Amino acid sequence: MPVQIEEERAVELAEIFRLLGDANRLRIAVVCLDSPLCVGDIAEHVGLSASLVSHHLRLLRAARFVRSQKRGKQVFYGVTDDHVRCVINDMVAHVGERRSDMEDDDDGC
Amino acid sequence: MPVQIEEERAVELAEIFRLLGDANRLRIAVVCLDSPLCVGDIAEHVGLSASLVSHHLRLLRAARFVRSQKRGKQVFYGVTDDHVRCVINDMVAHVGERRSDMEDDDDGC
DNA sequence: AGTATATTCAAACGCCTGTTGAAATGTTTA
DNA sequence: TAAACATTTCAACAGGCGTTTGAATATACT
Repeated sequence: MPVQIEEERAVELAEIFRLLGDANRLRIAVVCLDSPLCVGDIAEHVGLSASLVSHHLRLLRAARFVRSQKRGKQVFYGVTDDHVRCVINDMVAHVGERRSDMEDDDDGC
Repeated sequence: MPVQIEEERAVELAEIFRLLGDANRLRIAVVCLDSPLCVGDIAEHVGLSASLVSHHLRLLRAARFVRSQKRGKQVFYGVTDDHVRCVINDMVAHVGERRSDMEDDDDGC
């Protein structure tokens, strides 16, 4: 009997994966990985308008990928928990795995 | 200086995340997590047509999320590497983290 | 041949999502 | 108070995409 997840939870999970399915949003998340940055700096790093970055950050924050801290005029965004780090790192590792096993064996079912 | 990833790699990563951003496709991936299943069984478990499941499986296979093994009439699909497992597990853990830290501190920027 | 399983193909269907730019909010400084 | 800076919100545009379906095809068993 294979691992099952409820339809409801699948939808919830998928929504979060989809959130990282946009290149700009992913880059925004990545630049916040180690130390929090303010919106302006993030915008500069990823080459997008502050407005757009703010918009994406709201989505990321809603999914608790990032957390905001107000400091005077600026708002700093940083990655919340280590699971997010792991997810991104594991996915990087997955993509990095090339040409190590490109042929399918025919047994072992 | 924050962690940067090249635009190109960001696009590549985002595409893969987006792949798991569909509830049906995610459930298909999940049921293949521990032991390989044939298309018919997968279709039955997730409640979709074999045609649709096959279509999704092709996408998952293209991203090397799953690997196929032919066995007579049937084709078995199983999750390829452990990174995929980790990604999903970490994401589950992330979503599962509720009400443990809901308040934002104001220092540490 | 006939049955079962999986894949492909074309088409349809619906609906979203990222992006922009201007205006508004809030905060600091002069 | 007024001006300057940083961020957020809002409305609207643009452009396409992505899943799903069903029939047809292919491959392998009996």
